[in-house]
Amino acid sequence: MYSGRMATVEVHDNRLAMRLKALADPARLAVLEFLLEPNGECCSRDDGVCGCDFEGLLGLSQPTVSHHLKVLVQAGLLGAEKRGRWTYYRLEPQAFEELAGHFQRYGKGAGAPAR
Amino acid sequence: MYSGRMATVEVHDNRLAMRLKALADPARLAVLEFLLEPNGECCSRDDGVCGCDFEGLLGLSQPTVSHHLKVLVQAGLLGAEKRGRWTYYRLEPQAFEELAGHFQRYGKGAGAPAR
DNA sequence: CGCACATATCGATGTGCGTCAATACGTTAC
DNA sequence: GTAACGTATTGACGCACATCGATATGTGCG
Repeated sequence: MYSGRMATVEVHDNRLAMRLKALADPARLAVLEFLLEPNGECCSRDDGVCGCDFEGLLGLSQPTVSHHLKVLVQAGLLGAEKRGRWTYYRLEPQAFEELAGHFQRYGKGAGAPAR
Repeated sequence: MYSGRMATVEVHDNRLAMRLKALADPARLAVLEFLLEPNGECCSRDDGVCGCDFEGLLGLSQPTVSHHLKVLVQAGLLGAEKRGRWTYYRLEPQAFEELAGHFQRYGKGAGAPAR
């Protein structure tokens, strides 16, 4: 949880910052978007998308794709399941609900002292 | 800009990536958090927080604080109003509602491609 | 005017990160 | 076993950016 109150910045809120950093990249955003409506062409299944499908989507090298997926998984935004020689990725809905809830705090009327 | 090749990654969400990049920094997150419950000590008013109050909060130099605020404003996350020799900052609730809505798309049952 | 103050800009510097080629690892097929 | 394939790791490179000190701009006050 983000605890708010702390003097100087420092490692205020590792979790949130880590997730936002993971999200702040066009390639990784494209991965998420694709996972919403996956049309697998390689070896994806109905309960996950295999890594190789992202290469074509992103137009990036295989190591780079692997790197991006790792970042998303470590941020808790994606789940990864290794099956045979493939790894299947899926969204972690809970993480995104947390994010949405967090941002809504800034959106409500409380947002600006203005008004 | 990235010099790297990103062929298939459409940049239709330039705006989103920019906002997320702006958010992916502990100092800037602290600014937002402070704006939710501002306890101004310098020259803040009830409808905005003056820049000088952030310096003490963040423990960063004045130029750095100014830089962070600029990034947040350019991302559309903060509004800035210059009054006299101060600049007053406030949250832009709409931007955050948009963000929350966007991430909720990933949170709904759609999270995993069915089952 | 001249001073004090809030803020913005500039130039420099160190760190972080996205990217790739090369390579290593693990699994399935022959 | 060996080959082919999907994936992960390593090392290197270059750009992006957070940060600072110095300086500039602008505003209010005496």
